[in-house]
Amino acid sequence: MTKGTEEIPKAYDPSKVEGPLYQFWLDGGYFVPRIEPDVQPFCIIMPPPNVTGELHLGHALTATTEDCLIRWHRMRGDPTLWLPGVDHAGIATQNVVERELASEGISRHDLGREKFVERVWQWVHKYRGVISRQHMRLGASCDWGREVFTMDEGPQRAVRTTFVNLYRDGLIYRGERMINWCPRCQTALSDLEVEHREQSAKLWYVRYPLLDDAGNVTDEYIVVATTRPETIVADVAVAVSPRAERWQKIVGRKASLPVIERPIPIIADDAVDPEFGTGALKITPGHDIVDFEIGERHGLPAIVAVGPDGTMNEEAGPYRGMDRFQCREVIVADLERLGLLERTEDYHHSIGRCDRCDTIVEPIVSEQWFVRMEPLARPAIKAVEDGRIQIIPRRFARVYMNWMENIRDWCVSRQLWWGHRIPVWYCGDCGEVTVAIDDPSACEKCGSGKLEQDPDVLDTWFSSALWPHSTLGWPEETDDLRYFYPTSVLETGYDILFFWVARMIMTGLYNTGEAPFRHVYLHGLIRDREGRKMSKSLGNVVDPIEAIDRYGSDALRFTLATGGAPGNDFRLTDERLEGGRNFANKIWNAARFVIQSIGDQRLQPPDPKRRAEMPVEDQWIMSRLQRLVTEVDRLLNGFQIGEAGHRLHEFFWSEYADWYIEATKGRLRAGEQSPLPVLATVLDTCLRLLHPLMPFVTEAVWQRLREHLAWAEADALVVASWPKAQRKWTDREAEERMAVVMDVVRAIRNIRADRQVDPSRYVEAYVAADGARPVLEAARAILESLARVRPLHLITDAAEAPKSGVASTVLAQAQVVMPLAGLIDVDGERRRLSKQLAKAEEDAGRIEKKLANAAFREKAPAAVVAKEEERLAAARARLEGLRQRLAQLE
RNA sequence: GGGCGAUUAGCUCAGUUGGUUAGAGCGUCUCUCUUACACAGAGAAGGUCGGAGGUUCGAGUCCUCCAUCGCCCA
Repeated sequence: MTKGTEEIPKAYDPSKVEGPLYQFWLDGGYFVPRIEPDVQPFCIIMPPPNVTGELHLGHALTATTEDCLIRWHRMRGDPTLWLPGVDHAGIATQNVVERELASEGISRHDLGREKFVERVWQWVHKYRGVISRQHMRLGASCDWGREVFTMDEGPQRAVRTTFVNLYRDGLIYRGERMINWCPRCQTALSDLEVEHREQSAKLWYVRYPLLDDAGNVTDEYIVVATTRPETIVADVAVAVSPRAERWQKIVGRKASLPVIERPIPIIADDAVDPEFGTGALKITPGHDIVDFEIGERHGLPAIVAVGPDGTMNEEAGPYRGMDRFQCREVIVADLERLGLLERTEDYHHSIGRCDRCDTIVEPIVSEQWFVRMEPLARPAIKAVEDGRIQIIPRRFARVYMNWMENIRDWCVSRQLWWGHRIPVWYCGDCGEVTVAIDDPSACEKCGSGKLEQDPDVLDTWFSSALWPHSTLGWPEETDDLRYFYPTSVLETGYDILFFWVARMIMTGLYNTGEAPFRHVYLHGLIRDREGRKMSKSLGNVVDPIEAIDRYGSDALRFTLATGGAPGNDFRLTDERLEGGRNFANKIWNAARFVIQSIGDQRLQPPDPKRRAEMPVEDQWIMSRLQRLVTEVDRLLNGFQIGEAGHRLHEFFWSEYADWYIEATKGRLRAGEQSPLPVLATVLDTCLRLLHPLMPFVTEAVWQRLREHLAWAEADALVVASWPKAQRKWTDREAEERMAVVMDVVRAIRNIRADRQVDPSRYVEAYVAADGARPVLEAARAILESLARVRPLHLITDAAEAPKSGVASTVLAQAQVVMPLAGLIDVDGERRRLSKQLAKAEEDAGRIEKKLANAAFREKAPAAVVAKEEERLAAARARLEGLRQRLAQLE
């Protein structure tokens, strides 16, 4: 054993390799792009994870996919920038810090706004590095020097600039609208932040007594069905469908609001579904979007009876101060006591909950800031329609269009303290509203200094929407912005297509006039073994860092990248991670063998001009390698990263390791040096191709390999050049010849296993072939070593082989006959040959039928027909041989 | 209510312009510690591609309908 081998451990240990290698890359400055004005750069802006969070598997998939694209382009020689970032995550971060305060027994109100925000900043500084460190464990090759936080000065300015521009263009307005209110977070939410869930509930049928002309209660009543009796206190009317005959005569009269005893009108409106409940609807414009619209049509007031914390306010009269759900129970009891509850039904309906804290959202009318979306959506639709932006997988383009075409105004104000403060000031003297990028010192109109800034902050996604250009310096005309914008690819999970991707396209176009990226690549969600979404409450979350500790970063990356198809969800299990780890170990060990075999030589690449002199296995693997390079390129160009990974796995393991390396062992043992350039070239090329997916193990191995390669052009694999397919090595005939050799080896191995021949024992074999005989003759050495046969008799006619006490297999191009002394088993032999015969007959029959079809010959492409004819010939040759053998057995 | 996806080997999933005998990983069975690797090697078993029609010389792949499950939007 050479000295070299002793230095290479027998098993790949990622924990020893990954940390130092990442530092090596950082020290080399390999992740920092050089700006070459005449060269088209490749750029990805990373989706910014939440500053107080930890990386989950979704982030790990994002990082893996993006790093793969980034490393690939870097190796191709493109100026490549992967820009990392962190999000301030308004509600989530505020919640975390408030929870910490609560454990100290104080609330944010005890601290006051300024002190509280300071406290959040402390928290941010403490945890901001966690995410970056975790990304480094994943091998993420981003340019850390350009990292941006959404609350940095640059993005702050971008947010204000955008707000002011939108305001001046009339695309941002303040108004009283129906919004979603979370009583726990005590802020308004956008429609997207509300999660609707089916839930079983009750439908209460309540009698509203009718009043006579003098305003006195009569015996008559109208019955209204409601799921929310607590909102009765805020009712302003009863509406019936104009199509419901039975109610027409009471339209225009008044009813007495139960419990509250306020007179309310009975109106007719088309929005009322005559089929629902009794066909009559209580109208509560303050707490229901449909009712709000009906109320507007009829000039009715909107009463809000639920306060910001979910308790009933003074509008609720006797119920004031009660929690909204407690109020529901009490009011139902009261209605029952008053004889106004007609009946109760079980009912299923969908209820909105805050996607941050799961609290049931209260729809209330409130004054908030809104972005007018329709004018922004139009160019965004066009950008996808005309292909300036391509969404992958394509089906999501329709989802995008559907949402864009039915877009609604975006409520952007949040009643939080942590976030981008709305750049609007109100004058204490004249009431003028000043909207400005820089803090104003005096009122624009009256010059008063009594200015009060709007207390609200913006939705976190408002700053995220500017991310591709704000991170590059916008609104400043920076070098980065000029060079890297528009970016190349935006990669993220399909679950934030509307939240983030769609809005980035809209604001990108609005602010810069250009679509922010050319491709949108959406990946699926990672689920647990049972297919459930991973969540903290289920306790089924796999921590990527823990997975790296157990299996290695490359194992996790390979598993994530090859686990499923683009845009599809997939299930992660330990078994799959083991598969990734095993592959890394396979690469390590194959390399270990090659490096050991090279010794201290420095190799020149194999010369394609001397291809004809090379053994068939060398020609074969070099040809297969070119095919692999072409395929991987094609797949990566089509964002088929997982499929590229599968091909690489398949080639490396099943062709290079299982066949080629095994085939070279005989020559190497005999002291021949000729396989070394090929072994090294294939290994080198595979390491390059695999590097984007598995950066650590490939770099670790390459660092040991490069000193032996005369052609190694770089200090590190991370910046080594991406392989190009070399046509000169493509050799279809060599591939076919090797296929025959492999078939013969498999046939012999099959017989050996079938007859339980000791695997280490050499046995005698006859291989009869006519046309393929020279091929087999040339491959005699590898036939002997791979199949463990000796002596090997290569003959032309199977009749020359022994006839009794043999086991045999008939291939299209060769027959294998093995004398197995002491293992005579005529019945067994008849069985195996009959089985082969049945199969060959089936094959031949099917192809004959196909070729007998005139329509097939006429309409199928000539190449397809020729191929079928070839196959038929092969099947017939096999049939012929099998019949002869069977006849001899009789 | 509208839209999308899934349904392929025991399990998890690939299968992108329709064209060999439908593949992989894991698992199962048999054998082997043969000096790169037992995180391995060799061999084997295992599928009427959810169902029914249709288009086509040819369908896992395209069209229609149906079933089951899941997701998104309203």
